[in-house]
Amino acid sequence: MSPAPTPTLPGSPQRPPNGPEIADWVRQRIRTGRFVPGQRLVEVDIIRQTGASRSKVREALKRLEGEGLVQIEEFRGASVRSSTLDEVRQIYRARMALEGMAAHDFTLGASSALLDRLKALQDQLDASVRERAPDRFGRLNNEWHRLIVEGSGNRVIADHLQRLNVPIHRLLFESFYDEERLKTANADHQHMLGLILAGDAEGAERAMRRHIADGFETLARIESEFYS
Amino acid sequence: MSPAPTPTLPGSPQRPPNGPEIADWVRQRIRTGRFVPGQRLVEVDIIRQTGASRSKVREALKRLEGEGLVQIEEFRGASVRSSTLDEVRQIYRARMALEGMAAHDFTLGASSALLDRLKALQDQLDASVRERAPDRFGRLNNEWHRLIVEGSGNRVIADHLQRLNVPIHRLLFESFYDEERLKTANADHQHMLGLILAGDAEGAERAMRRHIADGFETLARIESEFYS
DNA sequence: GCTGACGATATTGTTGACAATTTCGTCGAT
DNA sequence: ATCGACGAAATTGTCAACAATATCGTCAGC
Repeated sequence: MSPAPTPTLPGSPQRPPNGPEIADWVRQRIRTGRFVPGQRLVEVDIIRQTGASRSKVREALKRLEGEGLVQIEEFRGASVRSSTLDEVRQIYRARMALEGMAAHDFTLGASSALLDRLKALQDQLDASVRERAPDRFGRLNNEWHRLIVEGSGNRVIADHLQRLNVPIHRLLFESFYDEERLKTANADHQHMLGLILAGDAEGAERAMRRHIADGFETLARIESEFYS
Repeated sequence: MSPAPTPTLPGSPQRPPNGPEIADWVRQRIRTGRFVPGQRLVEVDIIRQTGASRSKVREALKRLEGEGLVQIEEFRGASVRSSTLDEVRQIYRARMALEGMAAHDFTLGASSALLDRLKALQDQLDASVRERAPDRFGRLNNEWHRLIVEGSGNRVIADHLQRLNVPIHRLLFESFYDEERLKTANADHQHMLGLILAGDAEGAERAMRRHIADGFETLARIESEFYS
């Protein structure tokens, strides 16, 4: 995982006056893969790119360290924390636990409005499968999972899951370029939707766990091929 | 929950030259209840008490904000984040998910050395119950849970649980002053130990979940009495 | 060619001063 | 006595300069 400890790149100033929040700016770049794991986050570069002052950048990096996204070493500065394959396994295990619980609670407590949104999302997912659009499927898939989690009424679980997902954000999309995996995943979703509508909370939880475990299996297969 | 938004207290300088880590210093004071929820964390006070410089303190507070322990408002500074009873409920729900998973994985993967330590800990817990020592039971109980979590081989889950537990750290001890609860909790532990030794991972997971759910029930009862 | 010492550069750590904002006490009008 | 305006004090936000450390290229010696 994260094979390339890439060097820092210089950049041109682009955000002119105001900076809504440096931490958000960095976080998003990590999520979208513009900052890759292992990459050093040199303060001056971020200053050049955001126009923020030094102390702002430093505090933002400290904050991100608190979130577990960034690693700071004395006199060596900040870098994007990289995960080993084993850590990704652990993350998926934690996701199984938390998203399973979220699916359980969603089933018991979701309003009909939420259920409608979920059904609508499922229709869109089905369409993206028919049209063989893995990229769109990936986005909708994210929305689907987030809807379950946010709709479970447990903000604490939602927050921890969001943190958990950042290091694997990019990976979540890559699996779906395998058509077989895409179909299987969508079938899982349809099955879960049925269980949720039927009010089978424990069934939905088990299904969610299996679904996530399968996701990791696929991922691990892809990664191991990548390294062989 | 967290009824008293206490004022800030002045203090005398006590840590003379070196500060191992301001964030740790604050975190521990929050855990042990010396800083209570809602309390403002005035930079100058922390400076006086730790001897650290301003930027150090500010960065530490930013870091703790990232950890979710502290809340920072523009021009109003940092304060210990306080939890509503509903948020505590959500925390317990997350604990059920994660510690349940940890118990599962512990059962499957624990070395015999770890099992021995767990059995020894159980003996001490039994003794503290016989001797009606709720305070000691609380400490040993913490160790017991931590042993399961750390022994599960999942650092990610362990980290998230540690964060999860900070806001409820003090509450974890209060339940055991009820003798009935203490006995019930210890019986749970004995039962779980049996399941673990028998290799029944899913049984251990279910038992852990129930155990934690019961813990919240007791807590909620205590808190609601406190407010009636 | 390789190794290790040395120095220039780059990067991070630390400190202090100043600006912006809130907080709190004071005082006068009603 | 209550309310609101006003101003001083307290607190936080921001910035720039300087110190400490690491990084990297250079070069002498073998």
